[in-house]
Amino acid sequence: MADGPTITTIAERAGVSIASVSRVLNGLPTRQETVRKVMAAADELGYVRNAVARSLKSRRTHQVAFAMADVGNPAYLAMLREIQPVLKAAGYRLVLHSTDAVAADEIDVLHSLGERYVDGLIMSPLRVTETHLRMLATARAPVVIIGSVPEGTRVDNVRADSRTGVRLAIDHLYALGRRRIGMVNGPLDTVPGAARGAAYREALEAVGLRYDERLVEIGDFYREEGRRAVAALLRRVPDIDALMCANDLIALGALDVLRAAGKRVPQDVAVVGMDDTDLAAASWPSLTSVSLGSAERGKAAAELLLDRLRHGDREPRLVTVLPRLVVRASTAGEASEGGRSS
Amino acid sequence: MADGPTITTIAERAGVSIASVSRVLNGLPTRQETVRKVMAAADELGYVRNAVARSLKSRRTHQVAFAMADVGNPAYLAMLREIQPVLKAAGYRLVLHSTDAVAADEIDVLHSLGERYVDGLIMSPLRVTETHLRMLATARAPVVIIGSVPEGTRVDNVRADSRTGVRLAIDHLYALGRRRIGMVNGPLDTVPGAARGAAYREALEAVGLRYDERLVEIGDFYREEGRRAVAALLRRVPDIDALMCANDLIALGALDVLRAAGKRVPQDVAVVGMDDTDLAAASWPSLTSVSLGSAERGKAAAELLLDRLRHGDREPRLVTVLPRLVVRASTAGEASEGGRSS
DNA sequence: AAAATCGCTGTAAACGTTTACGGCGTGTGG
DNA sequence: CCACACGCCGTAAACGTTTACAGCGATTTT
Repeated sequence: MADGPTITTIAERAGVSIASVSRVLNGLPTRQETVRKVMAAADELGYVRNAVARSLKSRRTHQVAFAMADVGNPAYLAMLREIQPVLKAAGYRLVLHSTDAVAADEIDVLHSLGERYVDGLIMSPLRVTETHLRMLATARAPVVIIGSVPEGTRVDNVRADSRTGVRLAIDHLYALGRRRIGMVNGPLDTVPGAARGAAYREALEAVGLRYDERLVEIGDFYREEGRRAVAALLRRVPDIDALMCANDLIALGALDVLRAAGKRVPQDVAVVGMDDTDLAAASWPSLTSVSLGSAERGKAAAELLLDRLRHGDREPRLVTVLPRLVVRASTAGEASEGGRSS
Repeated sequence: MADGPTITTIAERAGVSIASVSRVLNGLPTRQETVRKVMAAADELGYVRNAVARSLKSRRTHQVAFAMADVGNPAYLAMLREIQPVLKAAGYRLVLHSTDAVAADEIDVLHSLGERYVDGLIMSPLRVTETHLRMLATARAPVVIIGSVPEGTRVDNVRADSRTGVRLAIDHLYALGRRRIGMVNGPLDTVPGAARGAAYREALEAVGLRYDERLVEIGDFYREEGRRAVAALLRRVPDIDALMCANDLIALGALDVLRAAGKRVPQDVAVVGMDDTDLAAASWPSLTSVSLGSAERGKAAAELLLDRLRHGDREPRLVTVLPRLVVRASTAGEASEGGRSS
């Protein structure tokens, strides 16, 4: 862990100036003989460029940050999985932030862009406040937002279309003959919560069902909260016949509670999740889920950011990813007894 | 995105020297009046410290890297989930590398430590080659290895005890009356592959079963490979009655194939996975799995590294995390018909 | 043969901090 | 009234690079 060699060390050993060393290391035109001497010295010394000094001078860190709302949420992990290789291929390192869905942490991350430890940021905020927008406008590095921002915000933006997604799910449930379709949502003051709630109401009306607030329960985007919410819903409306869950974790919680209550899925209650995470394919019964294209959104965001890093001045772009309904056993499956899983 | 203010800008505006600005910003003893002026100027200008320049001078980046073998593998994600908050709490940023399980990439990461863009590294290598060990010995920053390294390697090390883990699983299967217990393993030249393979053989002998190589199939640690391997195994030994899978993804693949082949789980074939990922609890049927304590290992590794960053010179430490068998439906569950999941 | 061109190299400044050192003004003790 | 200590502050060097610029010898042009 001793101090490593610097270009000065190399310069001395090779008997040239540090400028020549730098030129050789950067492949700038240099006499063969000099190249040889420098390379030899660098090899012998096991030289490695100091990234910090380099960044200071070049004003580029070759690092990009990804601020995810929750390291535990598979939807964000799906984004991460796509973002990582795209950045790696372009020679960027990935700095990972978890904001734990608290707005103050998101603001912190935006603020810290001023420290210039990254060249850009991909952020997926749960809420977009006034402060977010103000900081975005003055951010010291390019930002790509995954999620919806107000019309006219000058920022690269990747969106899911959860309205259409919910619509697909409700149409599907309606087509299966379900008429008492409940919704288990996350907090309404989050971007996805608000969007999915409104879309649910719209979609019901589109198929001619009345919106009934007794069929709606608000919790949070976690399995445990899903359990709580569904239990409450079941107490209130025992003959509910379908559940639209605002994400897969909530849906897994729903499956737990339904199973415990002796309800068969999908015969008694059909369940639809959202995000189509790995869990959906693996669950018991496997979960019909609305894919909002997490992977595609991650990839698109990474590509938008890279493009912006190359051509700094183009107009902000909006990419919208289309949803897809992935039908599995929890709505269209065959017999599955209610039972215990563990 | 204009150029931000520097301490020079502040110094001019406050009418003091850059040294005073620096002192104020670092909370070193300074006259009240000066503090006031500097703070005021900094506020008005919206000054944020430049992390790169700071790092260059202080030789600390406040960044730590985590090199995971595979961003898609839930076992590593579980580590990530624990590592992230520990580092964040200590004021470190997390740089994430995915080495995609290729040794050359792991070496690259170790090499890049010389660039000094991080203060330390947590790495979970699949294979530990001679080159790994050589680079570890001369690494320019502290490294914590998650996984086994040869006796005597001078490095902080966190291990799972997969031998005992496999032993727990085999004992469980034996106690359930299974006698033709197969194993689906990953590549034998990986650390976990080798360890689990050897442990399987040992555990069989410990309960008095003969080791039969026809019951062993080597694939890779992915679901698709698990399918392939189990299909092969089933062709070779149609009356196999239990499967020890080297990780949960392989086990999920096993469930797919068994279901398609009309075998009931666990009545005809009991299945045990390894790593106890989220998928195990969600799968259909839910999966008995050996927890190797991914979360605990991640946490321990992060703490070891932080400790090493504070007291650079202590002896290398070894932390071993104990395995736990989590019994679920795939070995001890009730009736579940073979069926389709998608 | 002098001037202009060219290829290569070294000197030095710059990136934005932190920090050792010395200087200056004030107050205290002799 | 001088010596000294002390609290603050400014100057300058340093961290390890990149790069503008000028210098120099060799070659080409006039």
